[in-house]
Amino acid sequence: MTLALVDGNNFYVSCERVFNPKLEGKPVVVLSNNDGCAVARSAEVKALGVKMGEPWFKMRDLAKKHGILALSSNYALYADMSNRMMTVLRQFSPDQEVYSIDECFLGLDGFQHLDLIEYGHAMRQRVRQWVGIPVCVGIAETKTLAKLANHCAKKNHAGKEGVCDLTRMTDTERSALFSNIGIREIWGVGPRLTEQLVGRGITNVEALRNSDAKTLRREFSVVLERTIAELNGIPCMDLEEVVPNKQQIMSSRSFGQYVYDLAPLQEAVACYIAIAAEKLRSQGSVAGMVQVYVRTNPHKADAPQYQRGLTVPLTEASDDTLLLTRAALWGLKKLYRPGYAYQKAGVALLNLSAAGAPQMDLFSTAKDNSRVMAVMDRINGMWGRGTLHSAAEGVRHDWHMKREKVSPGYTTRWDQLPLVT
DNA sequence: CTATAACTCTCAA
DNA sequence: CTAACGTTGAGAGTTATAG
Repeated sequence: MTLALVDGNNFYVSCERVFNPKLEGKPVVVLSNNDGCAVARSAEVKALGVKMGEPWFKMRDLAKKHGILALSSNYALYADMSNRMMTVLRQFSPDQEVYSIDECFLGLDGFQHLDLIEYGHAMRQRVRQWVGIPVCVGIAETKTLAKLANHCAKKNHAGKEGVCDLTRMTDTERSALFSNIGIREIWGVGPRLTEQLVGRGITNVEALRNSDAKTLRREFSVVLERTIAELNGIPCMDLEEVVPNKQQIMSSRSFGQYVYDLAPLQEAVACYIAIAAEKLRSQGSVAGMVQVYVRTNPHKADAPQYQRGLTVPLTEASDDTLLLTRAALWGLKKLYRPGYAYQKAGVALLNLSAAGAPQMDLFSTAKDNSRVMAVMDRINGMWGRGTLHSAAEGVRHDWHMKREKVSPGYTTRWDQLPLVT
């Protein structure tokens, strides 16, 4: 197997730069929902030592000193740019797995007659020119190695300029390269595993590649065994071109300010259900259980803490927003305790199955709202989500997340298109 | 006791 | 002046529970 992993460089920042060239060459961060933490950092910001996931308030001083520009995340924009990027990349191979918003695997079996390094450069060049996004390309025999190759391409290891093809290296060259890469860079090795492996003296990729997979499987897990195999060029993961339906659908959000009363919590939960149920219907599923949870701010150690979730089983699986909302609100009422500063609420739709199967409950009293839902989805699809909503969702939404530095919907909203005058 | 369900932990982007 | 810290999803492994 030969495959490429193509990954956008600090993707969200790059998307913003396409439409606002003034951001070019400047330190830029894109913040998570609620303007909380850094989720994308330009090279200039990384150079200043800002870590991934660092809270914005903690870097305020640094930001002021170095003129760091912060933007709220604009997912509508990033999703649209992602689609364009994926479309261009699909021209380079019919076998594409869209792995996340900013990266995809491309199957390259049957392309080996080409100079794959040149091919990788062609990908970079075309995505840059047609979409405006800079990407790096890693090429290797397994997904894990392709990820690693991509890392090398990004870091400019061994003089790579945005493209790294491990298949063209001798084993000696690989060993030298891998000896200089920490295990934390390996796909599937997170902070916990890193700590434990380092404790055993396994610190770099070369060391892990040469360690005994069977022993480590016994001590850790089958996941690590597979990772080791993949590092040695033995594929354990296939290219997955068809995206399977979700097994669970979640929707949760932190509030822009603390919430104390039941009423606003109910509104928020109703909104989250509406979002989740819309996704549920779009993949043609029904949910058998609804989970709802609330929590206070765990970072605020001196405040009274409360965190609880409840799973509400439905007598009959459903995709009806109104029914799912009732179930969630029933659960919320059970959970709610007055006297706490709630920071976040969320819902999950669980036990998903395919819709359209005949309803088996003879004694069902549930009203069939499927046509109402279809109309709602059509209207909201045309005019934007939230155009038509249930009364339970409310209208004021004082609790709504902060999004103070958001850029215009350049590619998705006519009314936000900046006009050249 | 076994088979499942439910829950916890880890990882990823 | 203070307080201000994401979201969504999967899979493996473990524990609780039902029969």
